[in-house]
Amino acid sequence: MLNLKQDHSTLVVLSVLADGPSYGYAITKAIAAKSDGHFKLTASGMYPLLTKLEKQGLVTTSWEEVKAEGADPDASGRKRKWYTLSPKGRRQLEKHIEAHKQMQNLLDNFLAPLPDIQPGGTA
Amino acid sequence: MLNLKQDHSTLVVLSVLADGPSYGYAITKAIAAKSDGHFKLTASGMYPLLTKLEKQGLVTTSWEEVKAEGADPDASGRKRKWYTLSPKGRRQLEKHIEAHKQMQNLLDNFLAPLPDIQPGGTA
DNA sequence: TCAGATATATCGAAACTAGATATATACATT
DNA sequence: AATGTATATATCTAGTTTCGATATATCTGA
Repeated sequence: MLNLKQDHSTLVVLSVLADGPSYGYAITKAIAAKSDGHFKLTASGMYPLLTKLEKQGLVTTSWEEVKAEGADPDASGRKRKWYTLSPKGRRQLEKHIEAHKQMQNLLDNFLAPLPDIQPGGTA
Repeated sequence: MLNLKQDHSTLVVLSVLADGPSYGYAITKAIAAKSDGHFKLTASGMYPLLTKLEKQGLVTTSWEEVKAEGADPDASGRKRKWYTLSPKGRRQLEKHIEAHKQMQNLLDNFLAPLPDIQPGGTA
């Protein structure tokens, strides 16, 4: 299980939202599913990040009430906060992807196969 | 110019040391050179990291005096602290590389091309 | 009724970041 | 001889990030 750092978290959350609006808990589940259970972004990482994305204008938000079946229509149920990727957010995602690819390319310069240690030498 | 975070710094520094022993200042220059000037790992990031690697037993160290040409052999000149990758450090580097590759593979699940926004629809 | 899942959100101690600062030697130019 | 730049190691510190723990509340199924 790999905990995601901020850069990766941002990339992954924006990517999930590019598939359509979602909400915190569902995004957490989507990330786990899409990463075969390897990525972990818990509530304490998710909600501050979503708040930050909202402040940056990368997502827009709206609250929706989750009605229980057969519940009193006037009763207040559990609430969901939906997040929708904004046009600015989509552009930002594309920038993040580009930056990520550049980082990968540069890191490749350092990941050349290690020369084997040959206890017997090359003779 | 991209500032390297700890994970990437560790990977890159161990990678440079896999090419042979080096010292802080030279590692800084090697990283800049190998990354076409894109990666920046400054002194305030480098030395605490090297100290940490030493404490973890991933590198061994030794001091060497840098003699000025024609200098008094008894005079104390500038000193260099050399870092050598230990067998444990080499194994750790290989683990880091594997982890990095796994991370890349998992992130690829989130980097599928974005569906284009088609103002005119698909018709 | 009770446990586990759903759902959002903050707290706080620890770790990390990165510019600034400190110290000192070496070298090139004027 | 003085000045500036490069070499070389290292810490300080204010700000940011991390992440397990905590808080609150609803929903679902046994």
